[in-house]
Amino acid sequence: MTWSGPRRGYHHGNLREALVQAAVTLIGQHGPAGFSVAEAARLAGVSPGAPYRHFRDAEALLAEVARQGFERFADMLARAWNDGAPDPLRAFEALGRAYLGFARTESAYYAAMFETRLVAEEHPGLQAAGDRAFGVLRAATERLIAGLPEGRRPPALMVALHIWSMAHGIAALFCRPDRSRRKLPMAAEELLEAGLLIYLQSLGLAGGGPAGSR
Amino acid sequence: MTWSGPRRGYHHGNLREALVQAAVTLIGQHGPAGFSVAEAARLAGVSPGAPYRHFRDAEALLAEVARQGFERFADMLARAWNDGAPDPLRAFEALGRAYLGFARTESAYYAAMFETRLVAEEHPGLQAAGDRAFGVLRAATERLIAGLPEGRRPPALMVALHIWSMAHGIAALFCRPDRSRRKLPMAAEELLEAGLLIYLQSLGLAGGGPAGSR
DNA sequence: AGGTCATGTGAGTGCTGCTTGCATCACGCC
DNA sequence: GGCGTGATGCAAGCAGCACTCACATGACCT
Repeated sequence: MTWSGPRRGYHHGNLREALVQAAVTLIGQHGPAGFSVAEAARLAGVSPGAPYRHFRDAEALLAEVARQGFERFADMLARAWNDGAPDPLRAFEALGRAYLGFARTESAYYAAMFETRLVAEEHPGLQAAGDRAFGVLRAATERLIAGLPEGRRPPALMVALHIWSMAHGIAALFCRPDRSRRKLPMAAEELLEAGLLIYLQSLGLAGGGPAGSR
Repeated sequence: MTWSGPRRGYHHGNLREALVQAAVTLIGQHGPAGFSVAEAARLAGVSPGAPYRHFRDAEALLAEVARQGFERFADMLARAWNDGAPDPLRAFEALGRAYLGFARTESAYYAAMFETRLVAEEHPGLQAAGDRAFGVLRAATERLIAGLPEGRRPPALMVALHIWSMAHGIAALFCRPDRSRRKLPMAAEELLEAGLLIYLQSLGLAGGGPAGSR
């Protein structure tokens, strides 16, 4: 557990980050409500009071987990989007898959980001990190609809919100651990891709225009 | 079991239901993680140990709240759908508004239903109640797409899942208390309605022009 | 070497919730 | 009506956590 472990001695060396990792582990195991500062300290091999040198309270630690989650999330989405290569539509689908993949594989971060009641305003950096993540999706959306004729181009923000909502809904309903309330006839990724295609087709983007128009 | 009086001396009379109501109140105030059996008992005016005569543990109480929530949810959705009157599309939009409305006004139930880590299989009745709620949406979807020509009719289950996901996503992201992470340029209800129209238009259901024209 | 400061310790406080053995009540049976 | 029995609620004890504070430690700087 000692990362760049120069300090086996009294000082931990990088306790702040170790606590964040401990919190991630605990959240992954017991959900966002099942972690405590004391247990995170225990997991980091440090006394129960030590965390308070780095975080004002439990919520601050949780907020840091969420913040780092948004950063990773933004990175992952940006990597998937890959600046629109090989073509915007394909890249956009990759973005969608990445969204669900994050909810699955980075389950603990996702929980801290979306399944807690953190007030973004109270934790500087959290809001910004969230904005950055959404910004990736929004920029991709803008690029995607850029080719549409002016008159038939819906507001990019609205489209981005629609897509985010659908992705988030699918993630929340079908990609969470033990939250698999319903047996799906298809993989969540396919469900999202199909939904995206139907939606985008209506805008004239996927598969040859709206169904009604031909 | 005497269901008449609220308090008949020593025995509470209907403690089980009183505890559920207390839990709803607490969840509404402090979120799904911020309730405890002890505090529910306090609110119901009994000692901390009493609830355990009626619920095996805190999770069982939470599950009962969720189950009742799904029942209410199903009722509310069915009322909004109103058997497809005055016409399926309009009724379907009412359904969508009802979904968001429930997330808003019955916030505590919604939290118990969707913002906890309950495993449906472990709580008999919960799964069934959830199925009933989804059944309303699914039946409405079937009715909605019934008019489409056979060859261009997508699987009703998939369509229902898409719509549920979008509604749930919008509810989770923009209708939850203090979860208003992002300032919306429009009401959540309008966002959902626009999304529905775009999606359904692609199936050949919602007439009119392309998305931006609303 | 000596001073200084960030960092972790360990004891401690107050609170909250869960558990359990016991008291009390409701009700059927004679 | 009296009584036994099971259901229901009580209260005290116990455990765990958030958070504080005075102090110890050792890293780093001069």
